[in-house]
Amino acid sequence: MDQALISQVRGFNRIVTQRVGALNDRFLARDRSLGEARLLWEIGAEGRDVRYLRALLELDSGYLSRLLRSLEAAGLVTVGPKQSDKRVRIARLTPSGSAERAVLDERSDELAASLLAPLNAGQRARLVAAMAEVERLLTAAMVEVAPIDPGHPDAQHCLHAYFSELDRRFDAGFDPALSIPADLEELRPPAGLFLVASLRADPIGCGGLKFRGKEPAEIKRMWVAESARGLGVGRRLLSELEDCAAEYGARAVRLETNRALAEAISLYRSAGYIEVAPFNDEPYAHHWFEKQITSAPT
Amino acid sequence: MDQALISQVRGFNRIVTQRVGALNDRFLARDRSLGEARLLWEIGAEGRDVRYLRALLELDSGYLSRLLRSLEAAGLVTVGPKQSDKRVRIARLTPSGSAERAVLDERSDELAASLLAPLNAGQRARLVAAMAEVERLLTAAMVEVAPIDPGHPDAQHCLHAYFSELDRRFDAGFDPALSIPADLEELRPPAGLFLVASLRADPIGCGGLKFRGKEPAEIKRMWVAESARGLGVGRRLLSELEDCAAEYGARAVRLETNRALAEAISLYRSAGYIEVAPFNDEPYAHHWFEKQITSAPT
DNA sequence: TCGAATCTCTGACTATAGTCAGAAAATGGA
DNA sequence: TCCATTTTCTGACTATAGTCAGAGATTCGA
Repeated sequence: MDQALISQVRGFNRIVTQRVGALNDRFLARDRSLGEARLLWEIGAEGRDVRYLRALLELDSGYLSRLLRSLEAAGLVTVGPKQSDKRVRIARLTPSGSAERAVLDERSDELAASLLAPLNAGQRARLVAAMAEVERLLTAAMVEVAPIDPGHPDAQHCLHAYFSELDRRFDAGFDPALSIPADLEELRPPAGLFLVASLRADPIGCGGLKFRGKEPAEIKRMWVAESARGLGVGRRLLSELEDCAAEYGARAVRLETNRALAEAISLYRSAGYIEVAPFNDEPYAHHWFEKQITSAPT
Repeated sequence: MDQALISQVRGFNRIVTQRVGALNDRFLARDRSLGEARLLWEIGAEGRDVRYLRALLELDSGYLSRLLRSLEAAGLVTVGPKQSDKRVRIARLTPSGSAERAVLDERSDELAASLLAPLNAGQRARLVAAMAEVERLLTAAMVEVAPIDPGHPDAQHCLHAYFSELDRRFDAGFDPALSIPADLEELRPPAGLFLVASLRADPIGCGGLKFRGKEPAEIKRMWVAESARGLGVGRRLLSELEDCAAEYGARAVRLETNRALAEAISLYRSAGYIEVAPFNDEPYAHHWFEKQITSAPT
């Protein structure tokens, strides 16, 4: 990788860990420890599953449990069982926990204001614009794409979101019973494959492959959460699906799509997909695309 | 301050402490602890006074001493007395300490590369450009401007740098003996004032005022270090000098300058200075400027 | 309905990062 | 010379941030 890019990133890292990172921790930790403050923050107004918190903060389950006991003893949170699954426990803020969190919120505002304070209006506007760009691109870089069983809760979450979006966007709604099905079995090795893109603990996109022997592999269920659009997640999923298909031995991939999905269609075109004659009788499809792939070394 | 700006800064802080801050620490700490790694890094190739390290890293003296003992025991540093003051001790890297530091350097490169790795070429270029902007503006926000005695070492450093730059840039060089003098006494309250801009511990710019009773106050010795140009330090010094003059009761400020100092001249013009007839016989001056000031509340 | 898996918790442990008081050596100014 | 100050060091302490093994409750799938 280009050394000039690396040097610039290092310069940025130095300034930012000094000027933002160190301060951030000190601002967030009030009387309580940083770990407790972070936890209090992440529990949020709605409450959160303990297991979700564990994934989000990447904490050891024993350690997290102890932190929760300590916040509970301080009267800031209550932890109770989840109705739908009594193994899972939910942490919620008490009124005084919410008050404490509001203080953290205020401190965070103060820190942000202190970063902007020495600058004039023009500089502030430029700094904020550049920060937005850095945030967006670093977020994009944090997205992880991994193969997962299509029956896994994260995969199911994506599939439900996908179907409900289709139902919302298609002119006449969407009924999976009328569409060509893709059973979980078909999206599971060795018949197929399912990729999920996640940001921190949240699934934000998916895409499946059905292998067809000598025929081109079929791409199914491509979806990106609204909250994650503009990060290049779709393009990344598509390219990883192509790599997987190539690895499996396919020499082309193909897919069909509906005219309502304009941004998807333009993604396919810009990724080198060529419109072809219908290769199936999917009733919801208006466009069929195909792309030749070569298993180039990464 | 605008809440939209604050929110954006907060979003940035969140991502950056997570993605850069936390990783930075983990990358820096190899087998040794983060404290030791940071210390090893800051001792640097040249060696450093222990008391300087204490100020830089803001460590307790007992804690720092223990860290140094531990690095010494590992054969990475030696600590010896300073010749000029035997109370002070100097820490230096041994060859194997230098080798270890080189590894840290490499890790820092790797971290930078890992931030860029998931992105495509276009995204990388945009991220690095935005990072450069953020770095520049956060650096600008770290600059502190304060009044200081013109005899203080930092002030003297600036004045020497100023004169040597004039000598370099003026067509016929610069000899202070031929110019209208500004004795230290004239730049010291109550006759005048001297401001120094600093970035972390280093002086990077200065500017003086001579008060003239009812007459406009005179701005003298405006200088910004080459390394700090483009941060808006000149504009900030100028505006703080104007504020000081207004506070003292002046209703205008004026200054003279040489045609070789093109960027200074354009700064004066854009800050609202109007070219006027010569008000003194400074032999090195080609332009004389004046600005009416109003003591507006900040 | 049984066994495997999931989720949370407790107990026992370790490493890191500090804080504080006070002692010893060297320096600087009256 | 004497005494206050600076600088560093040691000993004794605490808090934070974990890690790991295993137990108990619950759920899920065959």
